[in-house]
Amino acid sequence: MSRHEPDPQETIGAATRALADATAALTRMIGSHVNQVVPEVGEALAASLREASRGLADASENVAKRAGTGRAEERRRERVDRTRADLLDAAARVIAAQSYEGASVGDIAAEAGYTKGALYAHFRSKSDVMLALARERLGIALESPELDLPGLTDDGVDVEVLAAWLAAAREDPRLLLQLEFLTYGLRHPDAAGELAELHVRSFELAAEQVARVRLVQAHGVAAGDVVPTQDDRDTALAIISVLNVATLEGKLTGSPDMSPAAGARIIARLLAD
Amino acid sequence: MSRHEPDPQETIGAATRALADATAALTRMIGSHVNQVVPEVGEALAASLREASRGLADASENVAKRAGTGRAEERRRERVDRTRADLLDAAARVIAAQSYEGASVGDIAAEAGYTKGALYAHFRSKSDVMLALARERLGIALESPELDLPGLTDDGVDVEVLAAWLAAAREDPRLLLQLEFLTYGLRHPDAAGELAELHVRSFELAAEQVARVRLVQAHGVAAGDVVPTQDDRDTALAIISVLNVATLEGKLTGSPDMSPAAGARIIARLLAD
DNA sequence: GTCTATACCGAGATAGAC
DNA sequence: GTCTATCTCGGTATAGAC
Repeated sequence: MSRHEPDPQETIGAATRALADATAALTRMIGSHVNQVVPEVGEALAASLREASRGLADASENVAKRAGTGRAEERRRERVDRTRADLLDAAARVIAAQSYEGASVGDIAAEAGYTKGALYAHFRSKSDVMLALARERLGIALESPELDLPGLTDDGVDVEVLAAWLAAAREDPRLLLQLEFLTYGLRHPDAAGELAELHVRSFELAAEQVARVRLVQAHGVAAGDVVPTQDDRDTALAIISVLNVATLEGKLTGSPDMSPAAGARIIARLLAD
Repeated sequence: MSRHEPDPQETIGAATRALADATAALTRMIGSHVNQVVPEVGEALAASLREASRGLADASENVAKRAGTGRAEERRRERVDRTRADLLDAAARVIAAQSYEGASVGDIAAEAGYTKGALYAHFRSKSDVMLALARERLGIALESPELDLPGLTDDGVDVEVLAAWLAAAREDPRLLLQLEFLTYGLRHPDAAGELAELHVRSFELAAEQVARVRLVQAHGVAAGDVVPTQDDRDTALAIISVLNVATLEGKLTGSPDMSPAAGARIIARLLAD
């Protein structure tokens, strides 16, 4: 083995992941198209691909064991978590595209390259998937907050940059997902409590973000910890609203009055005063 | 007959409507509760009530005919339209409560006091109901626009009054319905065009409303026709966003940061500058 | 126009082989 | 853990009596 060869363990791991992704993509295609023509061929293909994928995954694990890193347990955990993460990712896409009630657990599982049985091994029910998804997404927002707006310079807001960012955000399925979390909470009292808490914490972070930006704009000081004023909180609430509704209204209508540029102007105005 | 007796035709008409409403309400209750205990009793009760309601309606028509108003045709039309209107009203409630995909046509028909068969005599499909509903609601908004905010005085905005109004609006199912129209349009390309147009026209009116308010505040002149500036349009978009999201976020979380008072402050700020 | 009955399908969820 | 097969229920939509 030459010294320039990469770690075989890592190589196989990467190949495993690549094949798993390809399998998922193909399963998705099969689910939506091929089966309508020749179901048995599609199924056989998907099955053999899945088998290959699992085989490679096992090989990867064995290599990991032989390598004696002693962290086989961690690897196994990683693989389990990866399936779960894949399912949640798929759920995010499918639910954003079809709404919670419109999405079926079969759709979600297939989008991830698995079957319903696999999904039910990880989640108790469909609503359990939704809650896990909300925890993950609104939890992520806590570390890298959704209100991470670009184009905020020392002397105001660069409306051009902000507008470009909004134009991209418009295509992001996460926007529809946010709305879905909101309406789901309003319609399912049993989940309302937890979702409310997640929304509140997410909002708090947005408010702090606003407070920070305003401090910089007003006094040129960059503070780490800040206590948002009532005005900052109001502003954050308005920005979140604009982000969610104005953006989507613009996408639906295509009207210049609701374009990303319009959204950027509003946000700039809100942050200015 | 004493001269103080009301028009018998009108009396019977009113009674008919009252009974129809009572029938619908009872059918609703039966659908949700009674059937779980003694299904056959509930069904029989609903059936006989429906019969009575129709019978009274026919009587009303006969009286109308005998009265020789010559507008029997109109009366009939009115009755047909009333069923349709009842179905749409029910659809609004059910879809707001359960989302479009979550609402079943059976639920909608029962909420109106009818059966699925009746609904399908008026609408071709579930999506047809949704589109008709959107036309009606977003069309109504054109005459008495949704952005009919109270508390707008000559020298600013009465935040107290506005907050009280927002607190009431929070419980209004129409808010969730508005969001449903938006997401439905985004998710169903075939309906997107029409929904987009309705949203645009609704927005135009909101913008004019904003322009009018601002003219009064700035110059004390009340103009009938106005041409909204870009700033007015931006403001309208922001207010609509806040109305839809901030209000519902407040309802979900119960946080004082997203209270009706907070929403009122934001709207006041948007209209002020 | 309205109701009852039913065709037909796809949903969520479970059981058991591997 | 994952898949296949299956259960059960409820969905949309239609047919036909009244």
